[in-house]
Amino acid sequence: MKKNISMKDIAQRLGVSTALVSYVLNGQLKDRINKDTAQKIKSLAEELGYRPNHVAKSLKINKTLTIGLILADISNPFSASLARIIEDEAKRHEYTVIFGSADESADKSEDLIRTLMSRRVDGFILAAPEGSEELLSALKKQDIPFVLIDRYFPELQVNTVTINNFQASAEATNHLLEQGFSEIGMLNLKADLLHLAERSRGYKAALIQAGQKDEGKNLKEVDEKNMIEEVHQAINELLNQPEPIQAIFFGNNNLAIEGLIHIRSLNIRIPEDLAIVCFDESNAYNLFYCPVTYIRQPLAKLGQAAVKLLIESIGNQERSTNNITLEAELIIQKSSQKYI
Amino acid sequence: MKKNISMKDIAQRLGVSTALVSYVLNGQLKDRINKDTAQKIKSLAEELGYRPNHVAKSLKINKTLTIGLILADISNPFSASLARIIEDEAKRHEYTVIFGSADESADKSEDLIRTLMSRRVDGFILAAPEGSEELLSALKKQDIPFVLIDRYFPELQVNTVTINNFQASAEATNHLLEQGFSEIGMLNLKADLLHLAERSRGYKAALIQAGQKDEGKNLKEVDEKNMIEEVHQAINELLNQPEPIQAIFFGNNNLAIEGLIHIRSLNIRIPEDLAIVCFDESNAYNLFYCPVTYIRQPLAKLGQAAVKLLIESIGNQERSTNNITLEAELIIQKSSQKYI
DNA sequence: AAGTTTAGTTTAAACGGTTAAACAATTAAT
DNA sequence: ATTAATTGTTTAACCGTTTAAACTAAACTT
Repeated sequence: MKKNISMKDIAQRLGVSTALVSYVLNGQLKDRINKDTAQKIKSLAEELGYRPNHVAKSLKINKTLTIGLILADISNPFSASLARIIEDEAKRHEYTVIFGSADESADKSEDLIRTLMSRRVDGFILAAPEGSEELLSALKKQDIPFVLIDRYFPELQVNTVTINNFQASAEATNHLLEQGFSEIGMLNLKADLLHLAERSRGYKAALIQAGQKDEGKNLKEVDEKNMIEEVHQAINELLNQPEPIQAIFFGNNNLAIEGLIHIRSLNIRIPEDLAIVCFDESNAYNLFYCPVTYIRQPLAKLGQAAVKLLIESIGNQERSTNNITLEAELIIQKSSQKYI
Repeated sequence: MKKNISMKDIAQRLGVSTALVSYVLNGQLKDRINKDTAQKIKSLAEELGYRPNHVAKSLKINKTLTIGLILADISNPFSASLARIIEDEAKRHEYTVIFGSADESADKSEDLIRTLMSRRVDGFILAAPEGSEELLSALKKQDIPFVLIDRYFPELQVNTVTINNFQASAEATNHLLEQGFSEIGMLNLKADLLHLAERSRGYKAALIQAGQKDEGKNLKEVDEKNMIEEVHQAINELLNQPEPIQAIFFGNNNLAIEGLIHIRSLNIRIPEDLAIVCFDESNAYNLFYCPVTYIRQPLAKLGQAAVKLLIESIGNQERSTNNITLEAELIIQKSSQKYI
C-alpha cells in the first residue's frame, strides 16, 4: 500500500507550514494569503493526488459527517428504497451513510448503535423495533441526535417522521365501503408496533363510522414467523364463514403478496368475487391478473424529511423535538372497483 | 451534546496514565499489569459508559475496519440482497460497510470512490459500471485493495467474484432445447458490460451446438432507457415473425418482469404457447399465472466470497489477484416444461 | 552486596489534520 | 519619525488513541 500523501508532505516540499497548506486547501483566509503561494500549494496538491484524510479531520473537529442508518433489513424493498433516498439526501448535505440491518431485534439495534457510536456517527436515523423504548431513552439522555422513521412510540418525546397510518387505512376502508362492499376483511401483522396497530385502528374506525358493530370480527392478525400458512388460513376462514367477506385489505406488502398468491390459486375473480386493497406498493403486483389498488407511502418525502430533521438536530444544541406526519395516497385500480 | 468520555478521563480519575488504560482496555500486556489496577480501570470504564473512539484509533493504526461498497442502486432488489449479505459477512470480520449507489455511471463511481477514499475505507467492493476501466486501473496503481463483484473486465488483472454467466445461459438454453423447443428467443440488455454479453454468448453457443445456424436471429437487445416499449415490441416481433418462437429467455430480472406483464396481456398460455426462462429470481414471479423457471444466482456465496477476498487482499502486501467464478443454478418450473 | 530479572507503570511521540494566537515585515497614518 | 494597521506566514496545542522505549522499585541471583 502506497503511503497516502498528507499536508505535511506538501508543506515540506514547498518549505511552508502545514497550517498554510490547510488554510489554502480549505479556502480559508483567502484575503490574507499570497496568491502565488496559494497557487503553488494547490498545484502541488493536485499533482501529488492529495486526498484529505477525513479521519484526521473528524477527530479534530469532532464531527464525522456520517449518518448511521438502522433499518429492519436492507434486503427488503421498503428498507432498500428508503435507504436509497436517504443516501441521496445525505449526500446533498455532504453526509455519508453507514447502514445496518437490525432484523426487528432490539438487541441487534443496540449492538449496531454501539458500533456506530464508536465510529462517532453524528446521528442516527432509526426504524426502531419493538421493545427498543429504553434504548431510545438512553440515546436521548446521552444527547445523541436521532430521528425515528416509519415507527414511533407515543410515550417517547423524540424526533419522528412517520406516515399517517390511521388515516391511510381509514381511507382505504372507506373507499371499499363507498364501492358498495360492506363485509371487509383485513389481514395485519401481529405485533406491538404502533404503526401497525394504527392501520388496524383506521380500518376499524372506518367500519364503525359506517355504522358497523363488531368491527373486529373480520380482522385477522397473523404471526410473522408463520406468515405464509397463517395468511392462507386467514383468507380461507374469511371466505368460508357464514357471512363471507366481499373485500380484503392487506396491512402490508409481504402479507399482500402472500395473499395474492393464495387468492390466485383459489381461482377467485377480482373484483367480482373479492375486492382487494393493499398497503404499500410492489412491482410484483404488476404480474397479478388484476391491477391492484394500493396505498402508496410517500417514501421520498419520508426519507428526505428524516435527513433534514436529523441534520437540523445535529446542528442545534437545544434539543427540541419535532414530529412530522405525512399522508399516504390511495392508488385506485380495478381490484377494488366493482362497478367500473 | 454531552462530552464523550475518553481514556484520559479514566486515567485522570484513577491517577494513572492513558497508556495503562489503553493496555488494559485492549487486553494487552495482560501478564504484566496489576490485576487490581486492571479491574479498577475496567470498572470505571464500564461505570462511565466509556466507548472507544474508533476515529482516533483509525487515525493511529491507519485502518478503519470499513469497507466501501459501491453498487448500481441499493434500491434495486439484486443490489439490496447483495448489500445485506455483504453487511453480515463484513460484520463477522469486525468490518463496517459504507455504501453508495453509482447508477451505472462511471462518473458517479469515481465520485463515490473519492469520497470513500477520503474516509479511508480499507478497501472496496465494486459493481463497476461500463467505462470504468481507467478508474479501476488507477485504483490498482494506487494499491487500493478492491474486488469487483458481478461485473468484470477481462483486460484488467484485478480481483473478481462473478458468476459463470456463459454457462448459466447455455444451460438454460439447453434445457429449453431438451424440452423440445427449437425456436428460442432471447431478450437481453444492450450494453457493453461483459457479464451481459456472456449471457448472450452462452445462449448462442447452445444453439450452435444444437446445430442451429443463424443463431442470432432470435436475439433481441433492448436499450435500458426505453426498456418497456422495446421489450413489448421485441416480444411482438418474435411471436409474429414467419417462424415464431416457441420459447423465450429473459436476460435479467427487469426484462423478465416487463416481459411477463406483456405476455399476460397477450393471453398466451404458458408453456403450451410459449415457454419461459428468466435470468435472476424475483418474488414477483410468484404472482404470475404460471410458475416460472429461472436461473438462481448464488448471491450469498457471491457476497461472502467478495468480502473474504477483499479482507485477504487488505491483509496482504503482495498484490496477487484472484478470480472466483461461481456457478448459477437452474430452477426448473412449469413455465419451461411442455410435457409435464 | 552488587548485579540481574521481573513486574508494573509512565513517557513521549506519532497518526493528519485544525485553528487561535503570535510573529515579522511591510505599508499606511499621524 | 513614531505608531498603527495590514499582509503573509508560523507556532504550537489539540483531537483520542497506540505503542516502543524508558523508567522505578522490588525480588532474585550468586
